[in-house]
Amino acid sequence: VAGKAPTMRDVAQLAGVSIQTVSYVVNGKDVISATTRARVIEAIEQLNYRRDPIARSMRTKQTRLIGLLVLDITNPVLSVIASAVEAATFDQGYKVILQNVGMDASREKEYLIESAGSLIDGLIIVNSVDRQATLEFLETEQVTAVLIDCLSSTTVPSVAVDNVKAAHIATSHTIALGHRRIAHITGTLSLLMGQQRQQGYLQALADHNLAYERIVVSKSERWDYQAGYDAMNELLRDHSPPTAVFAASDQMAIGAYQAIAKAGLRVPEDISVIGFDDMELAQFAVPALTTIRQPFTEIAANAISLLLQLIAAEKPERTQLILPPKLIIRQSTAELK
Amino acid sequence: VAGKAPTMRDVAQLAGVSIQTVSYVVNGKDVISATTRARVIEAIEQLNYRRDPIARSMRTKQTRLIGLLVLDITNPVLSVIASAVEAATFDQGYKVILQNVGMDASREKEYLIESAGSLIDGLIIVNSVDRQATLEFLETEQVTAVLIDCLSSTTVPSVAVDNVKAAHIATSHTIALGHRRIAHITGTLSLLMGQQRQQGYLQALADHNLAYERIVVSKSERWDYQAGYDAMNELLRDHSPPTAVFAASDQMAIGAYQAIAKAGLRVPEDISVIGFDDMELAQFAVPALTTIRQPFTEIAANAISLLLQLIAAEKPERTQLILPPKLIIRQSTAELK
DNA sequence: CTGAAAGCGCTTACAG
DNA sequence: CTGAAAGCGCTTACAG
Repeated sequence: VAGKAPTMRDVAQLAGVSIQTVSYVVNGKDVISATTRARVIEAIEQLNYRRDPIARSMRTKQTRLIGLLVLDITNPVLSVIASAVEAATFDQGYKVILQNVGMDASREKEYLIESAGSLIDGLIIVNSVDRQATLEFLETEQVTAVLIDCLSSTTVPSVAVDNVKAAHIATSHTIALGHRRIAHITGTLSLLMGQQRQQGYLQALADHNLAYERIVVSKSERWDYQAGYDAMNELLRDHSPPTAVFAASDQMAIGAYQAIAKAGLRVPEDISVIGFDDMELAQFAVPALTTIRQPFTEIAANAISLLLQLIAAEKPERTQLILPPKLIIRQSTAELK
Repeated sequence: VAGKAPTMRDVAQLAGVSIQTVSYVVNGKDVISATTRARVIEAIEQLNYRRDPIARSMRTKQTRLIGLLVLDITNPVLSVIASAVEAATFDQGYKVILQNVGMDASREKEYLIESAGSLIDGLIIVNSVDRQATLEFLETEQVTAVLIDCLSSTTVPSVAVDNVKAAHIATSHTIALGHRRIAHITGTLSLLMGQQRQQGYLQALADHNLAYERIVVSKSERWDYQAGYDAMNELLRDHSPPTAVFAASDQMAIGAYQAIAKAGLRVPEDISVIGFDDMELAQFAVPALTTIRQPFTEIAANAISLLLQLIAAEKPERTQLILPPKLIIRQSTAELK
């Protein structure tokens, strides 16, 4: 970013050694005598020398750059994942290139194609607009990649929470509170996690022999406030609405709050609501939201660890990781009266 | 990311031309005859050739990489700015390296130092933990950088909303509704925007000759739900609490909602609340939040445009841009009864 | 423990 | 309109 920077040659000259001696010192190879090393370090400091990462990458064919292809960084859940990925990456001496899809399939495609180039060593994908196309591309182009939280595939490595189990736990929680008319609201099922959460919901109902089944699927890719608001309004128009609602995301749950309030009803007195994610807002909502917590930090750390193994051409013993969810009970669910 | 990739040499060989002919074609220099160009393009497609960006950067001394140093990507406001920056960058053929500080001054420092290296062409900074240190570093190291939204300085280029005016508008709105006891809650004043918003608040009170002044400053760098919740609780302990509250962020406003609800009071019947930012949640809160909208897309686009001019060594006519805020009236503010 | 040399894959004057 | 050559700043065998 600055002006003409000093090079290894300059350092070598000042220290009175050869260039590769400087290289060895910079790379911490202890093949250099202490006195020589000291001279080199002194020269480095005097010149304020910084190794050129581009030239280094040119030789090593590694950039230590990771692509982070994320559906929408403004989504509270995805931003938490992005933050955790960045932190894990930083700890390992890598940097992340932010590739924000913003729900735009053509941009996703463009980013994907670039990922096959030499700029990044590997790719983390958090959600995907066009799942099938993404998986195909990754396989044909042999891109080193790990999927997070939505895209499982038998061939591409992935890390995710156990969505089926989590949805089962959430639904069962409301059943345990005496509810029998439990609805599910979710965003588009084009995301695999949508299908999985729905499956967990249905399974819990089946396990308890409940006949009432009611699912409202929004077209939203974002699973956001608006989607939850709209879906809840649809439920409230039912002849006899549910007494509990399991939302596939916290954002949808909070959107549902508003629809319920506008209908003159209260959470949880009239309708219990349970979310999914445990985003920061959950505990500050009124009432505080009962939800399923995803282990985001663990997910990200595992994904990065997996990716770095793949980059190093190691064979990880397991490439499909499923992490456990956790039920967080707050004030938005109550016993059926 | 893939295996051994074809190089320009391979393309040249297949097309039966020299390497630099290929280079000219790839770079769209129209110095090449149509027939030759066609042959080259055919060879490129046949080999699935992609230019190596690292080798290119090595020669051109430009990486087309922008650093995005952001205080906390999980903050809803900062994630919106990050998203807008990424979009503007993408449109210009640049990519962004995500440098998430996560409120950690030592990481901020590390990232800053790396920014002085050759990996990025320029730096966008969104908030800063240690403002003084950041400004000093940028100046002594001559880093090409643009600040967003908090860090104005006479020497370093910056883009921000007019915080003083915005706070003045917000406060005046509650005054126009008849309120006389208007409090201000804010996060740490180490961020310049905190000082500016406070200034706008005080000025509005002075302009209307109101004697009541009440400011609660949280220690929080995050200006988040918790900070708003805590600050509001403090206000509610006052001998005679305010009838209106101007929060320096929407998150703090939503946090205040919870404190008000827990005290058995209602928004806006008992206390009017106005926020700052217009984050997505604002319109889905119950009640929907009156707030100040920041023109995030414009801010980001201007910042990138400014940065690219600086990278191109052009002299922008203005390097300190201040954009206008907009009052968004919803349901959280009401006339004093 | 240290030095001389090749080469990573491009771009860019310079000739022709 | 096209070709031959230098060089960006490193790393990495290979000698010594």
